[in-house]
Amino acid sequence: MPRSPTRPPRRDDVLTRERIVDAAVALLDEGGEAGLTFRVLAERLATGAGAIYWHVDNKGDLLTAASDAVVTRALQQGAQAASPRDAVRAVALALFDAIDAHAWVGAALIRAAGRMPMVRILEALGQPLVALGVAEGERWPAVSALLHFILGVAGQNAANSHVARTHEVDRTAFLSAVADRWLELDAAEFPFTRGMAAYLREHDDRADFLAGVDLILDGLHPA
Amino acid sequence: MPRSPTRPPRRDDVLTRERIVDAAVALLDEGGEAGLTFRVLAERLATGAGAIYWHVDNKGDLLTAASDAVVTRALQQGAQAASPRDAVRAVALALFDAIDAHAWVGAALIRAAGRMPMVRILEALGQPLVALGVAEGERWPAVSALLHFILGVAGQNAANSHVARTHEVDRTAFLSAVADRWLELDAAEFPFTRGMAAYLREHDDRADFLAGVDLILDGLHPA
DNA sequence: ACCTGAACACCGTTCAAGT
DNA sequence: ACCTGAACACCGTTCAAGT
Repeated sequence: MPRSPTRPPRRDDVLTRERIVDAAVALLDEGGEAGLTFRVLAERLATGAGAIYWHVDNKGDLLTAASDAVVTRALQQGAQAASPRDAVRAVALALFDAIDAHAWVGAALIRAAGRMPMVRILEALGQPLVALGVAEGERWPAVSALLHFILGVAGQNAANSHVARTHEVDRTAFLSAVADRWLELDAAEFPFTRGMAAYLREHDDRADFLAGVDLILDGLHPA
Repeated sequence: MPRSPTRPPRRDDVLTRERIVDAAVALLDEGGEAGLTFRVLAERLATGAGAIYWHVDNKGDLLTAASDAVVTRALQQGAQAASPRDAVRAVALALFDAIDAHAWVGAALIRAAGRMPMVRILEALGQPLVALGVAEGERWPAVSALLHFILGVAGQNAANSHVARTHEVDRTAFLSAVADRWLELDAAEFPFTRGMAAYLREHDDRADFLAGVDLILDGLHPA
């Protein structure tokens, strides 16, 4: 073996796209989108900032790749379901939990329009809808409604948890503060919002989320 | 009059929160969220960057204020409607158009959680829902579904228009390119998405948007 | 082929100093 | 009370130079 015995190229030492993406996910989990920085990412991976650009196009590309990693993992569980309706529910709930655990994913997905992570979600929701018998012309509005509802509500919920966590209060206390602000609104101009304040304080996010999914599914008229 | 005749404090010269917000909206329209910078904002307003901080807390505050200005204007039109259902449709369409004209608003609203612009939308959607007879316990899931659908779809549509505009192709050409990418996907793994590709090329965003709103409204069970 | 790290052209925010 | 503008502590991205 002519190769030098010192510093053999150990597999763990190589900088790969996968290692970069994993480190990016960790950074995003810790500090949100502001926490992902090429400098600290390079430090974590023990390289120079520029090295990362060999494996990744730019920050947007990295963010999309990180989202795709999270979404792929989330969609793997709950793959088998009894009915198409249960399949939609399982996908919705898996995404809800994934976005709750990785608060930055919601916003990142929206910016990743027709890209891979979104296509995966589209597919996971679309297949059961077809099985459910949704007519051809209604499929797009139906997946749209489901997709945006899921990302929107889950994103909002995750944002609430995240803000609460960073302000060192629990979720309930945070929602209570929002409810208090709502109750200070003008009674004539904002009757609905004021009426929702009490509900906001006590509601169960997960249960309401599933109720919303059912509401949309109920709106479909299978052929 | 003891006041010096030169440089009388003309009303138009004063730096007000309103003037700052208007300039911010213009900057955001021109260059998206990256286009809003305290330096160029200060230049536009012929002041120093630090002066803006006297009227505005920080960039997030400014972004929320800019969103609120756009939302308030959008909700003013279409205020009177024949039926509650028409009222919901009018609000939805007004927001769709406003977000299409100001592509940055969608994302900005989502980050403005329980804040003023969101409360305004909540109220504009909630009041007709109550008039529609939606039961107490269903009101929150119902507004949630509507709200997130509207912001999600409108935001997506605006992002598409915006990307198309900056890449100097028209919307149709851009959506066509996305459809082409979808058709390159694996047929066994992504049958639904591939099936939607043709639809994506020819569909009418506004019509589909309204169809989605109707779909959610149909899912409600008035008491 | 892959990595280094200095350099470039920016950011948001603060703050002493002015009027 | 309101504004100025330099200064601080950062950014993402590029690129000559290394191995």
